[in-house]
Amino acid sequence: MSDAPVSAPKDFIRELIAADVAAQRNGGWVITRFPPEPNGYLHLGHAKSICLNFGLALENAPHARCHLRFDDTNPTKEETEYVESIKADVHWLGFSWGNHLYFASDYFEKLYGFAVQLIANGFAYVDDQTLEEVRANRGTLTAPGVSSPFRDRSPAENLDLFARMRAGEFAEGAKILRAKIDMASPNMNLRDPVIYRILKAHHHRTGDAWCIYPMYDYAHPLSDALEEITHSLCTLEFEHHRPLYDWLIDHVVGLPAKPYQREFARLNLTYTVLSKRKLLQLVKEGLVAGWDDPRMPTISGIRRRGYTPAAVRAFCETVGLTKFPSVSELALLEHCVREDLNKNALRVYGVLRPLKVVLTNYPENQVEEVELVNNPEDPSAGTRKVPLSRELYIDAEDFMENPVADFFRLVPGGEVRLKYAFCIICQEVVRDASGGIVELRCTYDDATRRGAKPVGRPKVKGTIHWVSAAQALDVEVRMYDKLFSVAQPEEAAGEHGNFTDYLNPNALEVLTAKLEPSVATAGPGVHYQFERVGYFFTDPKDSKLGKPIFNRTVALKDSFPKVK
RNA sequence: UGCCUCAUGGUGUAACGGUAGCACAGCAGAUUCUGAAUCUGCUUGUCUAGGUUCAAAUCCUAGUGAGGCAACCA
Repeated sequence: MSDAPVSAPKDFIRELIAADVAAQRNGGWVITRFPPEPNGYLHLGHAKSICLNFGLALENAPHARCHLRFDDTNPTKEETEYVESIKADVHWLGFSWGNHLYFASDYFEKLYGFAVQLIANGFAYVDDQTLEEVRANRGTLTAPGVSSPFRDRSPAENLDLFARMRAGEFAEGAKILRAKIDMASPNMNLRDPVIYRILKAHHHRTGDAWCIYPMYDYAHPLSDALEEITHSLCTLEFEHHRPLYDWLIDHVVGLPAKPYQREFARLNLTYTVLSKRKLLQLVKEGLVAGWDDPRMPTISGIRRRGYTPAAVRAFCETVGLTKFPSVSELALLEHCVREDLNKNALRVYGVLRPLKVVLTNYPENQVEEVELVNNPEDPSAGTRKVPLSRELYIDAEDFMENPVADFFRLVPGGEVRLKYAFCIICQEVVRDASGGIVELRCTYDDATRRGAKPVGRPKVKGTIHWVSAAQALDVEVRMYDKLFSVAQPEEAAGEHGNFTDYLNPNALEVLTAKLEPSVATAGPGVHYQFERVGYFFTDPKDSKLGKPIFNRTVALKDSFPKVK
């Protein structure tokens, strides 16, 4: 009996697991697995599964662990390159599989043995029907299937045929091994599912050792059992595979464990797509710059954009886990990113669209140093010195010649504060021949330093950032925005349309910004907040030492309604 | 015209027969040397119809809607 407060499980799966632990099922152990097929890059949808499976292991320590298992049963699609990227992505998210790294291909021999056992016990048979015949005889959603003429072959004949399949005597497609279950089942997965097929393909790990390969439905439950997985968690589309999962666990003799499968809804996110096929299409058609394009919802993409592992984990936790196919808002993810970065990112001044300001009453050749706070959320981050002189840049957005209502930045004749410097008053707007504004001539008030309020003039409502012109760095800034311009591109496209029609043409804008000189030494992969603008990340791939390139991770929230 | 699963504010979730709560978004206000952050307040919800019960988001029945299922993919 414990008087410790009972922390309520957060979702139906954790509830189930807590009950299993309480009942000492599996000796109170919780062993989960994350089982990607190494045929592509991981995305945010996978992150949800990773956070669940590895999170469960952490929550139930010390009697818990999570395996990383590559489900590499289809050699025609899998590559070592993907194995490496998947490992890197899981690590980046902050999880570790310890020494529990597995490959389904490591079990090929055992899996073959189990198949022999099933055949010997009359639970599987070799079928000579063609692919088309198998398909036709499976029946439809409303009509039962028709038994194969080869369904009643003797175990002895099946054993011989299966051995010869392995030996490579038959051509691809000539024969398959099927589980003998129920051709009339309302569940199509139980109509004698194929469990082995002939594939004369080179496997990324087993090479040419095999020419028959197990199907997912067969390999998965048995791999789970071999690893003594207790809870096999997957997405909803595998719900109908559960009876087959259970059938195999029940019919194969000698398994070291009896795992069970539960299903949860996959992640959907607004303004993006989360399907390997569609992401692949974007890459192949050159609509993005690659799998790690910062616009992509891939783990490698968001990492490069500057999203943080902590933010992704927090997001996965708040979306929760249910069986309802919900669509989460990008805004929630962005909130999680800002929340993390606000606490940790160093502040820096950056002017995206420079507008020159000349302080007419500031000494011609003087350069002073102003002390700026590195992170108001974290005093230990200290301060830095930034130069200030007669010629400055401010953001063009911070000046309006004909201001809209409630605009409280710089206007002709108006006054704003240059943050941590002093207040300036706009005296004159200088134009070029075509009427474009090229420069603002302003005066500054020395008495307004250190936050002192102007005397004898109205209260200054605006505070803006700035950089000293002579010392400013010209830096490439990649302004990333949402990938699609509609919340649900797949739905917008409907059955016949093309989701790529809804790509956001403004998802990337490249600018040359003026940044304070302190960022000259910024290495690749560092987070910053450009004050009043947004969070930025030095591109880990294209940044050179001394020549950083910044990716906009996410803009700051902006409650000023912009008129564009 | 089959089977399986699901249905709580705009969005995501909690409530396990007994006060519909939280977060995001939105809207106000306070505060602010970031129109950020922070703080306060507000708006908005149990798919429908029956039933069981003193009492239903919760249990039952039917309907409606959504997702999934007919690869030798995973």
